[in-house]
Amino acid sequence: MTGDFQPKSDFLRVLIERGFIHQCSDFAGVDEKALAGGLTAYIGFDCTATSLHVGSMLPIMMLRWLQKTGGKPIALMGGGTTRVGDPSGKDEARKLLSVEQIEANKDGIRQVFDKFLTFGDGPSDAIMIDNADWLTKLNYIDFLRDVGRHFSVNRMMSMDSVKMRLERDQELSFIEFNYMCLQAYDFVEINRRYGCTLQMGGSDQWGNIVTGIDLGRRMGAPQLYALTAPLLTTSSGAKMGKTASGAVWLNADMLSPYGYWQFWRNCEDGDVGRFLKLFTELPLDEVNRLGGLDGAELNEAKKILANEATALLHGRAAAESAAETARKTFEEGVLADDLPSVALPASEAIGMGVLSAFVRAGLVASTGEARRQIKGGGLRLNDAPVTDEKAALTAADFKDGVAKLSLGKKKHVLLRIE
RNA sequence: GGGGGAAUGUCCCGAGCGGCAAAGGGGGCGGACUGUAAAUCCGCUGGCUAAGCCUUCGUAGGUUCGAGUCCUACUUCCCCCA
Repeated sequence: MTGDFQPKSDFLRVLIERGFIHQCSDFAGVDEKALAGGLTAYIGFDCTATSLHVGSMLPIMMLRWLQKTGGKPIALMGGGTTRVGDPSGKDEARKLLSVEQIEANKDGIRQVFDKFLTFGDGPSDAIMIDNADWLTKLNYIDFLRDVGRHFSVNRMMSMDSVKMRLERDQELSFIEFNYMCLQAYDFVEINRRYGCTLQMGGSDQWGNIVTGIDLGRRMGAPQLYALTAPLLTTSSGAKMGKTASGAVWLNADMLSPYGYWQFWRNCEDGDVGRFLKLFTELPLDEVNRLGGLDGAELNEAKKILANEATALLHGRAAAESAAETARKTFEEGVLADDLPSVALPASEAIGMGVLSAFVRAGLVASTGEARRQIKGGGLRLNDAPVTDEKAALTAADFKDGVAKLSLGKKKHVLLRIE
């Protein structure tokens, strides 16, 4: 943790105050670099899915603060390392992804960064790089001679990610064992190419990052530094990022701004203050005031959290629209126009059985599930509980061509006649 | 190379004398209570044209009226010996 360290640089001060820091290899060293100006830092992002999810917001915000405090952020796409697969925190070997899949994922992930960082050629402009650029060109024998000889297997065996696998008698394949070597090499290579001296990441990356620092020292690079963020869990201990409909994706085509807004709005009471610090840029005294609210008043703070977090990712307009949709839906009980919707031709919609209607709306996965939800009182059509599973939609159910289907109290989908 | 063990509901863990849509738990979803929170309690958690039908226990065959359960081969994983 941060101990009694008193930072002089804006960069470290902000990160410490807002709770971004779990471990740092050398606070004074990083502070000095940041103070001198021109601190360049990078964070690597795996390309294992077509979109990042909320879990990645923490590192992204760190890059953003770095830029705001005068540093130069580098977003590293793991186009090369994803082909190998990071065993950290995994108790089972990850399936290898195809190269095409990785490239497609990379394209999806890229989109997000424009919203948080300013890219360009200036001294504190962000850049995006891909480690496939150098990793895929490595020659095995050269790599072993130039880089591999600096790695101590003895040390690697003592790292948590490796030790865990060994202790549990779970296989750790050679390719995975190499992951940390590649990530370590990345750090040295990025330092050589861009003068980057700091690598940041989640706390599970500590071992990999420190291995890079070590390699840098042995290969004659300047002093490198590590800075990690805490692993985010909700106050009841659950891993963050999962919700009703799966992961909380950052790309709008995978989770609507409204859905993203709802995610923050529904967070647990105990998380509000912490999340405001991490995921919004509200001044700290404001955050402290909001986080200190009691009971039902805290709901106002949750709305602000949702507004601010959504505005950062999807823009102010989308955030306001989501807030308005939520207000109409939950506070007025009025039908809000831009709830998620599904369009159907009239011929199909009128006379459609309720069961299939809910399946079409995507609220349930099968008619069987729809039947069960009806038994449990979980389905509503235009806010009236559905009781008869044989009922069919009639023209009267579509006011102005729109019928509102709900699952539970929170999930609503509009069925539109096109 | 030799010997021994394992694979179960496509979220996970995990029971299962030849009659099984298959115990139990976690997770998830829904209901009640609330504040769109947490905690608690209750229900649900293979598919369908649904009192019926269909598909499921690593893969492929076999024995049997009947196989998750027995036999054979194969695949993958683990353990012990070399």
